[in-house]
Amino acid sequence: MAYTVKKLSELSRVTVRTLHFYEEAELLKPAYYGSNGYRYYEENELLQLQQILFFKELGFSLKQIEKVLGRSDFDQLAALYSHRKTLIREREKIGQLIETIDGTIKHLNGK
Amino acid sequence: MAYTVKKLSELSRVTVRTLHFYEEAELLKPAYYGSNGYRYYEENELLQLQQILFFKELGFSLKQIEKVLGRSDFDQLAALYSHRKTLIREREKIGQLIETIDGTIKHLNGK
DNA sequence: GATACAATGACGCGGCGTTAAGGTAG
DNA sequence: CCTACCTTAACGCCGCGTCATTGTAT
Repeated sequence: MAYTVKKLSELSRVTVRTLHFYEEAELLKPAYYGSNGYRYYEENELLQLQQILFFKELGFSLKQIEKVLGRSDFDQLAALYSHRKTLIREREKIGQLIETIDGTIKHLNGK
Repeated sequence: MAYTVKKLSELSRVTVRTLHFYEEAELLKPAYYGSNGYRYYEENELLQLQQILFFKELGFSLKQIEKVLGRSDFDQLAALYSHRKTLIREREKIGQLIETIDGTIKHLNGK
């Protein structure tokens, strides 16, 4: 069962444009092309797309995703650990920003 | 005492390109232009630039900064409160991502 | 023939970095 | 004359959204 772009976009809740873009970014290519030039995707591609979207939701860049796709569980684990560290740092930074804001608010209120 | 772009960029630790860009973005214009076309900034502009950089560090977009610049303390306070909320939400979201990652890590390790 | 779908192409956003090509200051 | 500075112009990055134009399926 082959999916057209529209079908796949509905199944995965991304836009057709995104599928085009992922193809051009070498992230996800159709299973084959029809004689009319139409893209057709199959089960494999759907699964791969879901992996892509999973990593994307975690905040991985498309370039990073390209690197981990199809890698071993071990490699993916390493990437997840590394990304976890990044997220922790981001969270800490946001915390500091909030503190700075709180300080500024106090300051402005004191005037 | 007028500052050239280079001088101002050194004082404020931004690049010359950034100053050009801020001018074109209507965020910070030179005090005046020399007959040679050179930009010259004065104390006022340095202060304004520092305000810009302060808000930028907090994560405000340039568009938002444009809106709050030169506003009353009251308006700036409101913007700060609002931005604080945004940051809190971002921090919470990152927390969730970390939890998702932890779950995935456990899952992969269980295999 | 209408309608929904397909394709490619290209500009736009944010916030600049990074050449490039040329004028000016000292 | 050298060097460090100045200018404007324009493309590049990221992840698509958003037309626009044209072809195909039913």
